[in-house]
Amino acid sequence: MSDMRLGQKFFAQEVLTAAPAMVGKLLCRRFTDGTVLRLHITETEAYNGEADLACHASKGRTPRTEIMYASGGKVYVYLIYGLHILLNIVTGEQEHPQAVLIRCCEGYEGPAKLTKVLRLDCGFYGEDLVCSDRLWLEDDGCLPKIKTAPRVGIDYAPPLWRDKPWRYIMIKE
DNA sequence: GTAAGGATTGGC
DNA sequence: CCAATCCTTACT
Repeated sequence: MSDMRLGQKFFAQEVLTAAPAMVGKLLCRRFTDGTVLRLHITETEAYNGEADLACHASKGRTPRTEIMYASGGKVYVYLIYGLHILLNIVTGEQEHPQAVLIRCCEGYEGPAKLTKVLRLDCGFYGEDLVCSDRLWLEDDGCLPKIKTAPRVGIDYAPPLWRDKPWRYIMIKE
């Protein structure tokens, strides 16, 4: 059913709405051999604009953060610690830099483990989830209970931003 | 040009 | 606890 696929309207939501809404959705990846992997997203984090000092966009518009200024639905991937690729999904309207970090999926705890399994690399920077044939989101009707927590790995940010409850975790039943 | 540091992970 | 490993950003 193609109408399970999430479209522009979903990604155009503000990040504080989109990040919890992505928990429970299916992250879908079609590999070059044609096989498709579908994983329920179990944990996300919101990075919210230039004012958010934990968000990469707080450094302003740079070659790396440029994609966050695009309209929602684009992929923001980057190399961290020279070792790991992390997957983010841009949300909101154009010129409103924000993104959702996909931290965990069912069976894959950890943002770098996830991108390894999905075989995502820097070539996915800017990928459009609305029309891509190798990466997209689907809604299978799953409506999980969610709890919030502070974001991980941002000790460099001042408390005002470090302590924001912008991490969204699926509650296991 | 140079330097510092990171939205992590796995091993000791 | 700490190393791995390299790109991005800031500053000279």
